[in-house]
Amino acid sequence: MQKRGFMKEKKEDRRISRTRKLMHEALMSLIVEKGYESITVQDILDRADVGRSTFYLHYRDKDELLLSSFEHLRTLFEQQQQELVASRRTGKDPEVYFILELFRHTGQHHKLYKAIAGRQSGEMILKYLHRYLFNMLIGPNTELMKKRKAPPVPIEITTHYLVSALLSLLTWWLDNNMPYPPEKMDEIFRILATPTIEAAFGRKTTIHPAGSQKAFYDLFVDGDCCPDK
Amino acid sequence: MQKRGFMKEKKEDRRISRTRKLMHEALMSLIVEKGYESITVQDILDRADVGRSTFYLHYRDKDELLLSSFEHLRTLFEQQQQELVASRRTGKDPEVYFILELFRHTGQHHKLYKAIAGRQSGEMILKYLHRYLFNMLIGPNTELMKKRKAPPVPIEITTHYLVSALLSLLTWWLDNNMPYPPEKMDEIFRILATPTIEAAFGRKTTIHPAGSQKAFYDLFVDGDCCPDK
DNA sequence: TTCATTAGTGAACATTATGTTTGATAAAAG
DNA sequence: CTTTTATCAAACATAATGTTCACTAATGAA
Repeated sequence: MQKRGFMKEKKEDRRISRTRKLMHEALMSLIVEKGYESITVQDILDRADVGRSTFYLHYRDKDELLLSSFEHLRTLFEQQQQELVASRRTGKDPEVYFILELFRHTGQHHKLYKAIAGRQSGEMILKYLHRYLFNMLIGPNTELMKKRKAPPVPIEITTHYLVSALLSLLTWWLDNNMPYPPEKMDEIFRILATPTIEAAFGRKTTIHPAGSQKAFYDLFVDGDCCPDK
Repeated sequence: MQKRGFMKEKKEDRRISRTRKLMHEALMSLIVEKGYESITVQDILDRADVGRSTFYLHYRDKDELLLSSFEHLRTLFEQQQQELVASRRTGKDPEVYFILELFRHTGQHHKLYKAIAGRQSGEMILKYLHRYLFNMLIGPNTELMKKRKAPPVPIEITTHYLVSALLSLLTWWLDNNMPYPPEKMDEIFRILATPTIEAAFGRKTTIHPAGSQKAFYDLFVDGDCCPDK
C-alpha cells in the first residue's frame, strides 16, 4: 500500500509516534481499570503526560483515539490470520478457521476486548466489529447463494443474523470471563449456527480444529485466559 | 398489587401525573426528531415547559426518564399479549405467538422503537429488552431441558444466542424501515432459529400465523408500518 | 554542527451541560 | 379554609470539552 522498502518505512517524526503511543497506552490501561465511558480526556492527558493541545492535535476526541487503538488490534489479528493461512497449505475453508482464531485472538487480549466490546464501551466498537465480520462472511455466503436459486430468506438478513449471533457468543464469552476455551466456543457456534446455514442455503458444512499463534502488543497480552487448554 | 378499589386507584397528586406525562411526551417527540443521545435535559425542559428543579425532583437523569417511558411501552405490550391470550382459547404454544406479536407491537410504535432501540439510543434499552426476552424464553427452554438430559450446548448459552439473534432481526427490521410485514419476519425467525433449537434440544416446533390488535399511546402509534398486509 | 521546520507545552478562555439549592408561589387535598 | 406539597425561577457550583496563542524544544536534513 505504501511506498519504499520492506523493513523500514520511516517517514514519521519520532515525536509523533511517541506521543501517539503514549496516548494509546494511557487509554488502554485506563479502559482496563475503569471502563471506557467514565474516562475523561483529562485522565488520558494525565496518564500519558501530554499537553491538552497535543491531544487535540492528533485526535478529534476520545472516540477517535479508541477507534485508532482498535484498528491496531484489527491489524494484528489480520497479520496472525495471514501467517496462519501461509503456514498451512490445507487451503480449504479458510473461513472455518476464522471463527476459532477470532475467539483465540480476543481471548488473548481479553482485558482489552472485554473493556472495549463488553457492552461497557459504546456500541461504536461493536458496530465496527459487526461491519467487519459482515464483510468477512458476505463473501462466502454470496458464493453459496449462487447454488441455491431462491433462498427462503434474503442473504443479507441471514448474514446479519449470523454475525449478530456470533458476536453475541463472543461478548457473552468475554462478559463471563471466558469459562470455556476458544475451541469449545468454536464448537458451540458450529452446533448452533450450522443448522441455520443449512436451512438458509441448503448445504453441508464441516468442522475442523485448528492451530496456535503468537503474541504481540506485549503490554496487553493478558495471560490468564480460559480454564484448561 | 395496590390497595383500594378496582377502577379507581388514585392516590397520586394530579400535578405529579401531569408533569410526568409532559416530560414523557417531550422526551418521546424529541427522540423521534433528533435521536436520544443528542437530547439535553434543557431540551426536555423547554419542550415540556417545566422547571429544571422539577425534572430532578422526578428523575435522576435523562436515562431514568427514558427507562420509565420504555416501561410504559412494555406494560402496553403485556396488556395486548394478555388480551390476546384471553381472546383465544387455542391455548397451546403461547410463546409461538409471542414473537409475531413482538414484531407487530414494535412495528406499531416503530418511530419510538427505531429511535430507542435502533442503535441510536444507548444500549441501555437493548440490554433491557434482552433481559426481558431472555426471561421470557428461559421458561419454555428449561422445560425442554428436562427432556434432553445432556444438551450439547449449555442452555444459558443457547438462550442468550437465540435472544440476541431475535433482537438482531428486530433491530435490522427497524433500521431498514420494516421492508417486510411482521408475519414475514416471524416466519424468517422461525426458519433461521428453529433448526438451532432442534440442534440444541432435539424437538420439533410448529409454525402458526396469528391475529390482530389495538392501538393506544395515541401520539406515537405511527400509522405507516410495513408495505402490504 | 547548524538551522529551519515541526511538534509539544501550558495556561487561559469560551462554551456547554449537569445537578443542587433557595425562598417564593400556586395548586391540590382534606 | 387551612395545610400540605408540587412547581417555579434564578442563581450557583462543578466539571468536561475543545480552541487559541505565544513560547520552547526536539527533529532531521543540509
